Amino acid sequence: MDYLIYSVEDDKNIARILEVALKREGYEFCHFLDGNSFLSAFYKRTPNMVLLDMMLPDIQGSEILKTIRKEERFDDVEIIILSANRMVMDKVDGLDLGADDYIEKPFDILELISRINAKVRRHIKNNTVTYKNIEIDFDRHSVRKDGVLIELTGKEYLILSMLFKRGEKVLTREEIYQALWGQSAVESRTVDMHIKSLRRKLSDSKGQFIKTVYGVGYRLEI
Amino acid sequence: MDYLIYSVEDDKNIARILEVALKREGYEFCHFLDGNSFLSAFYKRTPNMVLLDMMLPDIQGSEILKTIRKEERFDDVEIIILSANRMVMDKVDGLDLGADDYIEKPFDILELISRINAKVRRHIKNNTVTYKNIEIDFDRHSVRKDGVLIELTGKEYLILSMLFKRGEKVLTREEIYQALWGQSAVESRTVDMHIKSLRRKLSDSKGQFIKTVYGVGYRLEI
DNA sequence: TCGATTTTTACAAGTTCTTTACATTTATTT
DNA sequence: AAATAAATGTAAAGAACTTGTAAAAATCGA
Repeated sequence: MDYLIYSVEDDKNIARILEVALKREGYEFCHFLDGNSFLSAFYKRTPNMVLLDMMLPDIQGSEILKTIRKEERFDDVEIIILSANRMVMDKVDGLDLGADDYIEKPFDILELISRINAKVRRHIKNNTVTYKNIEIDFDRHSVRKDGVLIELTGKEYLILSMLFKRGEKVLTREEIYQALWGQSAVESRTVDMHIKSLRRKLSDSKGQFIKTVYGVGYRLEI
Repeated sequence: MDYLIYSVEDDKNIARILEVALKREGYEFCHFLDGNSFLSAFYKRTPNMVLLDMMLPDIQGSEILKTIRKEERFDDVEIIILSANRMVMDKVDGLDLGADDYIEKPFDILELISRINAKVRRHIKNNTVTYKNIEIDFDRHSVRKDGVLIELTGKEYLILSMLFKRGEKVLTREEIYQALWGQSAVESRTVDMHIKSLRRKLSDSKGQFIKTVYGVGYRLEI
């Protein structure tokens, strides 16, 4: 299914219940006992969903929420707050801070699963293409390398998506110019610039993924 | 589109879902409720892709897989295993036996479609011509000898593609000059140079593949 | 307006193409 | 068959062209 869920939760029993239930549903799941180990993993490999306890030993859950939501590239990560604290304040605050849902402890595991499934169904609109370890999602306009979100600018995304749609076949400079500016501009080095940025962001400095076809254009190498 | 997909699946509901979704995508689709009726159809009209359930009423899915993969002429048929059985064994075995992908039930139909689309994009025969053990791919601007990629420069590629289009018939120097520079340049040794490079890159130093027709031009030797 | 993005500039680096000069092969003439 | 002429093969050099790159300038969008 290829859907990764992290939980941050200092109660090992709850973590265990989540693990069993979510893995049975076919999700990839990892739990973390504190905020710091979670954040470190989060930056290494960004999950699709986070189940976030607000009461953690080291960092406030709301701080984690703020940290994630500060960066636009993480907009697609669903964050669900799990909290024992019944104060309405918390709920409102959490949603204000950018959480996508709020579930009160103690929760019914079946209900939790069904709410998660519902979200995933809505969330997976899988209009994606993957080459090597790089995935482009045409719906979200997002790109991941090894599961980690890569932030691209508009033009970079457009060129990369053209390349992905074309695959191994050559995409000529002329076609890129036509698509981006509706005309040819043979003298300009703009496309090269964007290709360079793409290669840098995708750690492809030698052009092993985005191949140059001398005198013609570019193509992907599988 | 001209892409034929078979499924072997004893669950009529799943078969129905597949049928609706795949036909909407423009694929030609047939489903079979058991292994024997599938195999019989398979030999009558071989499909491009097979969606194979491992748990069938009559034959084991793995047997079907082995049967198909035994024959080299079916190498191009993509086989995707659909299985409810989560045992890793199954997955590893299936891929070992020559399946191209493995999708677990219950699967998300949208995800399945997107994975099929991705495979089809990559699989659909390219715009290629083959002589002897050399294949030219007009879309990629690439050439393979015994399946190994040969890097050609622009002019080399142009001349070789002219030769491939002409086949055994002679391609005159005059024609090459006309095509490459729009004029004749009888004094120049440039074409000879490119022919030499081509022969070197194609390991054809004696000109057994690209024959010289003295006083006229060049032609391919089948 | 400010910050981010895009484009231009100017040069560097890299690749391909052409020429040159001579060698070799093939055809023609004697 | 030998000599000659014509066509093609070949290696090397550098000319011509294409692409890479960093930084500055212009433009765009919130």
